[in-house]
Amino acid sequence: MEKGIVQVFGNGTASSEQLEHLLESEGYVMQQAQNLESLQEVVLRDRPSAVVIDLDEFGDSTWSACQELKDDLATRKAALILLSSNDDENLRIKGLEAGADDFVAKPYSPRELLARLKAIARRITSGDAKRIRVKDIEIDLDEHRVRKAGKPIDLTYIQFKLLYLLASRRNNVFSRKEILEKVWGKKVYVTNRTVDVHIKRLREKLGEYKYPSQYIETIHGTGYRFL
Amino acid sequence: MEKGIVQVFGNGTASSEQLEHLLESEGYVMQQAQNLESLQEVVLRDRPSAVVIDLDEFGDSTWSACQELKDDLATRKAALILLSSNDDENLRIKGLEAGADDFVAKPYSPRELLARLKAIARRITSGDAKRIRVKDIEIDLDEHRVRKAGKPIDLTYIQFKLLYLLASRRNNVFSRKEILEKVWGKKVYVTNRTVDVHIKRLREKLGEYKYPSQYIETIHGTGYRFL
DNA sequence: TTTTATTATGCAATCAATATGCCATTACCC
DNA sequence: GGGTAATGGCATATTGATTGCATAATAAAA
Repeated sequence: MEKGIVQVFGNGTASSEQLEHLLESEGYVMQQAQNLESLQEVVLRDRPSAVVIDLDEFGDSTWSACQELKDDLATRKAALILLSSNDDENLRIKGLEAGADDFVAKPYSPRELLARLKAIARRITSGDAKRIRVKDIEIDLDEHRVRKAGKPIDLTYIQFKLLYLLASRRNNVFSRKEILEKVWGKKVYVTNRTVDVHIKRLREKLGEYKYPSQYIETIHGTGYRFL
Repeated sequence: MEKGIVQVFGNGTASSEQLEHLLESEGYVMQQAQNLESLQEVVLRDRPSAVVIDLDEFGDSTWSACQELKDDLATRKAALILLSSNDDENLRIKGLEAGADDFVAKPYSPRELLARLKAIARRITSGDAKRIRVKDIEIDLDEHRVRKAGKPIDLTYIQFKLLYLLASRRNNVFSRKEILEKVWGKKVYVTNRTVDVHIKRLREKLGEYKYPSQYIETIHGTGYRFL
């Protein structure tokens, strides 16, 4: 998660409005939802990078919701934060053990919640090497340079970020949404098609011509992966 | 971090003794340290998987310590938790922004601290791929890839979700209705027959040919189950 | 055994996702 | 400001996946 959608399950309050403003100023988009029943549906559609659930409102059904979030391929990586005005230790532990990344007591400070969200995000995205070598491709983050078989390849800014992202986790499949968030960041104003276009250009520069792809593989219905 | 050393910077208290016992019962080893000055040294030697720093004792020198921890390759992945009896919002935010993964108020519950430690650990370790393994089938969620006896099997999006669902709860019988809900989402209108078709193709790709099924069993009148 | 219900499967139509040429727009650099 | 490179994304072609009918096979019930 870099930037993205934050899905909040709970009613609007003064705090949540403040939170929304804060999130927006940081490039997130916040959405509210009134019931957990539609969780699967909403979450499947929007693929939020973080989900906040208010235990006060949803009570025990929250637990099964946590389970669903963790089980679903689309959301298993989303940051999950629980809110509750019940400050009971056992409840907090239960929440954390149910898979939540954090548990915040109400009334909460929107600024703190945001800070916690970012702390989780740091962890999710951590792991960045300065230099990556894959097959005959060499990527140097500091020099901002890419070589293929020793010969420099001229990549544009976006192409470089894209390649670096894909190559940083070889074999990992990145959805277009993930790519958009990590390469473009912030509120994304560009469409999925744009990702395709940049992949195409990147492939060209890497010298892809034959099928199957030597470097960047398309996973139909899912995304791309660097081989 | 799976299990490992937890380095605690702060004095022994009743809580910290309890914490030590808890950690030990979970397979961690706890070490206490009295001063931050030797932090780098201590931490370089022991490579703890988690570091807990008590702000009450170390005050402002904590910030530079956080920085050091984050800068050092050996420790930048360690979970970092700050403790403080000062429950000020700004302090908490400062801590989180300084790179801490969590901020816990004193007096703290050792059990909760452990739960928080584990929650962070989940995020850190989720770097190495999540896998389900059943018989000679291996499902890798991040790579979105399935292997049978080590050899990759190409599954389409739906096939992958279907397999993941069935395999995630082995021996559980899934009705077609359940399958439709989990794979297609709650309000998609495809028929039961469609499920059959996808099961068929999945079986093909898994190399099912003989009877009885080796992987996916049909429960007549009920649904399917992964053996 | 016969009947009925359920499941398996080949196949064609439909639908969806991706690749790519092309051009408008924007950013960058002398 | 003019020229050049980079970006965004539409439109279209292409490729790939999904759906469900029709029919066969199988299991359960009578």
